[in-house]
Amino acid sequence: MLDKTYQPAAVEGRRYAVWERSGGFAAEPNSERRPYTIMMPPPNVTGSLHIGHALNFTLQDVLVRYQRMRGRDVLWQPGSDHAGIATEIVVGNQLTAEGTTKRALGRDGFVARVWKWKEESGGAIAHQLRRLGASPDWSRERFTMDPGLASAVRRIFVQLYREGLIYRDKRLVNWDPAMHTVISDLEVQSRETKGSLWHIRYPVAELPGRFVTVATTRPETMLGDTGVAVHPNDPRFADLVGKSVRLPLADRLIPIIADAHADPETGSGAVKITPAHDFADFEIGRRHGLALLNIFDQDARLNDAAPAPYRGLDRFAAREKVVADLSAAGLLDKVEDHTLMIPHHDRSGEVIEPWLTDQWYCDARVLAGPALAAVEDGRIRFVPSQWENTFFDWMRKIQPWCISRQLWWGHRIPAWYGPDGTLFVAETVEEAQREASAKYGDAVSLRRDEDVLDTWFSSALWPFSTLGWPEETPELSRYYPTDVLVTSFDIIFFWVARMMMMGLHFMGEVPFRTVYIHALVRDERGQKMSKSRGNTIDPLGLIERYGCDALRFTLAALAAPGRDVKLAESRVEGYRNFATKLWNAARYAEMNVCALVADFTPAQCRLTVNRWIATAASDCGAAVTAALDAYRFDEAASLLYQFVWGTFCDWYVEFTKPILQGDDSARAETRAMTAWILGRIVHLLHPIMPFITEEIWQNLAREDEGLLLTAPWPEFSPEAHDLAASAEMEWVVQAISAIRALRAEMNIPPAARVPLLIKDVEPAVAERIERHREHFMRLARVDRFEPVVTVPAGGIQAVVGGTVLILSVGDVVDLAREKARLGKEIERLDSELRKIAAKLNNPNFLAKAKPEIVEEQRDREADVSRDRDRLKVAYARLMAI
RNA sequence: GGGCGCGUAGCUCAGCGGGAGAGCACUACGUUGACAUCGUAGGGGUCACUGGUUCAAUCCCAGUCGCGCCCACCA
Repeated sequence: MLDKTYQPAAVEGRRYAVWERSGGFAAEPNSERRPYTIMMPPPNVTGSLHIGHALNFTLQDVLVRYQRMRGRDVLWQPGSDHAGIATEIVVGNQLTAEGTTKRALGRDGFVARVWKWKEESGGAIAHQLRRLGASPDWSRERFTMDPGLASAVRRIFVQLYREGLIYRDKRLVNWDPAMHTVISDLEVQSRETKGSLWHIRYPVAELPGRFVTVATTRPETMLGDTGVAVHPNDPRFADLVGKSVRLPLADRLIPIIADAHADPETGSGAVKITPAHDFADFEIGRRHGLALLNIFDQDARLNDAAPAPYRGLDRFAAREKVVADLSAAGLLDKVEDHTLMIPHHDRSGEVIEPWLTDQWYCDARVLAGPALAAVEDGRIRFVPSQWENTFFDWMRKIQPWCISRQLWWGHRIPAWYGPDGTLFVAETVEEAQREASAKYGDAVSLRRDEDVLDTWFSSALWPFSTLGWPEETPELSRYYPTDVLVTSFDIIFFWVARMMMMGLHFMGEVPFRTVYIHALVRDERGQKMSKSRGNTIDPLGLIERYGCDALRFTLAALAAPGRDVKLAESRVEGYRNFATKLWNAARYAEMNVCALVADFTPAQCRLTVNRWIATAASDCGAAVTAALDAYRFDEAASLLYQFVWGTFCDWYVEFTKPILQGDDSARAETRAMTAWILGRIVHLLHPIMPFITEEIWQNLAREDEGLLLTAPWPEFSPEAHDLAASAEMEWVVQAISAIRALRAEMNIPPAARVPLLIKDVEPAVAERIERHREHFMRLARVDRFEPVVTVPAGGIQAVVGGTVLILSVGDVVDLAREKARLGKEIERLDSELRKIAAKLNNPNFLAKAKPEIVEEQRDREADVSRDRDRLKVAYARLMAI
């Protein structure tokens, strides 16, 4: 017997354990069934489940459960990512709290510490995924630093190196002076900041008394200037090109060059060039052969290349001193307020310093070609498709990918240096040693590269490294390429594009056929959630308060394509109510002895109401199937909501209550049908609301029917379709709704019974009304039916499918109110009629509109005009009272 | 500066060339044997603005205004 109310907390843990034990989550590489694969984007080991994860994993789980029910051999590959920088920040903070530092522990000590921490808390996210009801194949859980994945990383690195697609280069990089590591362009976040524009006068060396004024937002970098650029066509500076300025404070001579980059309209028209500390200047310097003068150390403090007074100052202190000194020297022309974009490290928040270093690079341009082609020719499809443009834009101007990081936690780069600096790239130290011995003729001691790889390097291999690559495992050939990748747009470049590049290069095939991009979750006011704003929503809290199914349903219902998800808690509450409604419907069925009947099919039903609900359920199921196939989770959710609440509970259950009180074959049929419909409902709802549906199913189904988790998705057979029954019941629903509206309009007390007068009724309709007389009596509280020719005084009418229903209650009518309503209604119909008439009198319309449209408009004109005339009659009679 | 998206009921959003929709919120009434986490009904919108295309525009096109996001070396 089902409990009085649904208790999610009591059900969820128990149900999940049963599913997991059943083996229903596991992929079956040996099965005959067609595979369906989703690679779970591996969450960071540092992570705890936030609402964005909840959306992402819910959508994947909906797909996975749906496809499992459709008979596919599903592999949903779970795992987690070592997340180099994020993890170092988390563990670094712990060390700070303990009064120690990463460097104090040393490399081995620190890495051991991170592993220990990973073992202790890395499972949190997996636990939280279970709370969400996610059904991946846990037996295949992977970590991006597992031995197998690590060897795949080394294999790939070595191969790309040998192909010339990985190389070392000295370039200007984005340097985090606090963490002492390079980061990629993608990890840089520009933040709008209020700053100043300093105009500094540089004396021209050859022309005493002449100055060139340059404008800069970063005066401290002037100490690293190696040139001043002006526009070639700028008359103000024409005579200065080729001369030089004496750089103040540093007392160096630097050339004045002509370069189109200098915009005469901007600043002072002349721009200082600091090739070692600015990306644009780096390019200009390269064009003109300017010297690179690095004035910062790894902490972004001024080094020995700077004049003595500034050495050791950090960049912000140096700025103050430079400005003060320039001002004292009378060389500061003016200072303007200026808003600019300052690059920050998106993880640490530190202001990025462009810095010149040697790093490892991957030739992304070469790898991007096949990835671009795969999207262009449709082998990979983005859903929604507008993301393809974003993808194309980035891929077509892709820059070399800096893959080295000066961190300790991660895949250490498999490269060794000989005593003379010769590089040996190999998968193992032994191999490197062999190569070294071959070169040097005897054993030498090698020094391993200190750097680790960008975390995204190993993530890029995820779709095949988790399946055993480079071994030719059965899994690899069966589950690659995967079917769909579900992710949000913010990692299209970080991850999606790189998986394509690596997958195409090493597997020769796309890693996935579809990329479903879902939106970001925002708070109810549309703001991005962040800890600093304090507007984060904890999905686990919502699960505790409303149940997992309610949260999942909410997320699915909000996941419309191309739109951000604004999550209001009231929404979750509403869907919790929906779960309760479903639960009570199941209880109702149980109390009325509605049990599944073996061999029952809806086609056997004789009762119109049962034939109707079978048709409606079939339509709903077909629509839900289509919606899920199209990744329209919102549509699937809304269809189910409407069917369960609006159709099944509000109408079918109410219609059949009297039948279930009876005692004949109609009751048996209706019991069977009620149970059958409920079974259909829990099947269709299971992907979105797995827990409550399984709980209901276990109560409804026979023991041998097994878990809903692995039950077959309902097939919708056309023989269950009965359009006539459908139309008839829809008419009854409309008629009863109309009568209810009339009652309210006339202020008839709910308990009062009223006569229903029927005008202009055809025999078939009269029969129909007679067939459903009990429904009218019960649900509309009508006590008798009378055919009439004219609308009586005090009568009020509604038109349903061409039949006029009139409620007549004499003096109960609130006359004034009714007159006003009728007047308004007539006015509305009149204006509508004018619109249609204008259309129908328009020769162009008659000539150019499709015939069926014209026909439709004619019918409509007839309908509306008939309605209007009837209302007018009623109005006139009302006025006469 | 470039690109993408969005402005539809108080809120969150569907719809999209020929009749303005849902849920929530609001109002009124209701303890009918599944359900008050409920039921029945109701009010509420020149579909941002302006032009254009069309027989017909909330829907297509262009522009304007407002909002959001992404990318970018403008000192």
